[in-house]
Amino acid sequence: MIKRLTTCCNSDTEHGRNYAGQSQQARDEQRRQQFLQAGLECFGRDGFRNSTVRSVCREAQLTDRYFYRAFGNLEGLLKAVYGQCMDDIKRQLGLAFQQAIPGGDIDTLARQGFTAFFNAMQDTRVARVCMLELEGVSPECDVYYHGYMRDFADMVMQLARTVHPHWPISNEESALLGMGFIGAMRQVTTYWLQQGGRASLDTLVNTGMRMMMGVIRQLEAEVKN
Amino acid sequence: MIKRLTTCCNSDTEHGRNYAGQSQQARDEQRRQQFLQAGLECFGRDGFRNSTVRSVCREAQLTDRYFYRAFGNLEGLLKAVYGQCMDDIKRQLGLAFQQAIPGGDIDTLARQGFTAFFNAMQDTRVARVCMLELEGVSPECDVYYHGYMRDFADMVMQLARTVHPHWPISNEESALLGMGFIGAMRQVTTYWLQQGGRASLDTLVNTGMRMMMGVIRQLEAEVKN
DNA sequence: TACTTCTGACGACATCTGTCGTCAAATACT
DNA sequence: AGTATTTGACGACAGATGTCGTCAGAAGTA
Repeated sequence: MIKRLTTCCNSDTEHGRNYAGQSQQARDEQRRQQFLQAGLECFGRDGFRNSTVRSVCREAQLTDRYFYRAFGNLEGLLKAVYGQCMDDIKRQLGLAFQQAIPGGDIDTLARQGFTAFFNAMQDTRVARVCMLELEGVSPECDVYYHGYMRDFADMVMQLARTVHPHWPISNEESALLGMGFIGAMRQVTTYWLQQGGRASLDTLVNTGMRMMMGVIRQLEAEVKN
Repeated sequence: MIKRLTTCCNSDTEHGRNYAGQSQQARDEQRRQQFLQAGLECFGRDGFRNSTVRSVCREAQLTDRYFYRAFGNLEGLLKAVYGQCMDDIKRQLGLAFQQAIPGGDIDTLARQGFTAFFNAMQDTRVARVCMLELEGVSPECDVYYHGYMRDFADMVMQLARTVHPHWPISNEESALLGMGFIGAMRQVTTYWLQQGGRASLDTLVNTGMRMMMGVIRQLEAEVKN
């Protein structure tokens, strides 16, 4: 006699009974979080290229079956981990800015932003994943990466624009300048990582401030001429 | 009867007879150049991670035996290609600076430097290898990479120092600032690459100039206070 | 011409990795 | 209690890759 087909084939948003006191969704989410955590650990410690599905699963203490269900492949997990870290940084930057909007000058505003940023970078796993691991993995990753970079560049230029709303600069040049700025922070961070975290948080923030205020001074000078 | 041992076991600086009208050294050098060229082609087109010993050898139209003799492994070739490209850029920057030393102001000096740099980047293979491919491959590559970065950062800060020889800034902070600067150029270049080379050379140079002059203005302001 | 060295093509081997299937035990449902 | 689902461990398989050895033919040398 032929067994009847199982009623539950795909595990997307399908129902699924409870197990170990948790719903299907809750278990899926739990595992997803375990993988994200393990991904941050592996990618941040060994790098994406030295990580494997097996190593991530070992770290997550889960079987590869769930891995493939949840992320498809390593690249999927990498993007997910990166996105989570970057969104977190974005949120913290937003908080830092919001906290100082009323009447604060650009100087303290920027300083708070840099402090938030370099604070997030103190977790070297996050720093490595956000600054180093995504670029060059694949064209899709590059697009994903540059999307975030663009967001941050826009954020910076918007901040600069609060000083003088009408900079004499085209959108293209503004984007490039913002990009350059983000790249500067990236390089400072990776250098700091490479040196084993020798420089202090203050020094890093100061470097960021110098570049930020420098750009603003430059644009101010261009307005005057 | 046992054959006598070959007199030529290692191929370092050992003798070797002529072949096809060329000395041993000349043939070795010729092959080395073919591999360097092929490496630039493969790494610059497909990226290091998508290149293999086989693909490089196919591109070079040489057998893997010579590859292993000359470079040991792919990473060896990558470093060699990177070093060659970076040395070339260094040389061109040196020329650009030398050409304008007598009495020229910092503005034109910097502009010439940026023009030389972004001109070199017009070859997207060079741009990709120099900006993207080395970082994160291995700890040794990272050290190699940061050595060059440090050189460039020093070069920039030395240039900035010609405006005012005594900046009130520590060596550590100077290094970080220079690094940030280099990172800015890196990010601008990779963004430009990602966009398919949309922005013009002028726009790129202008962005570099803005950042450079900005930093100088900032340091000037710090001196005055 | 006979012998040695150099060259290029080719295959062999081990390893790593992604990916999937199987199976028994744990858990839930009826 | 008996059946169905979920879970985790494990092995299998194919493909890619680094690496090395062999072998026949080309090029030089005595």
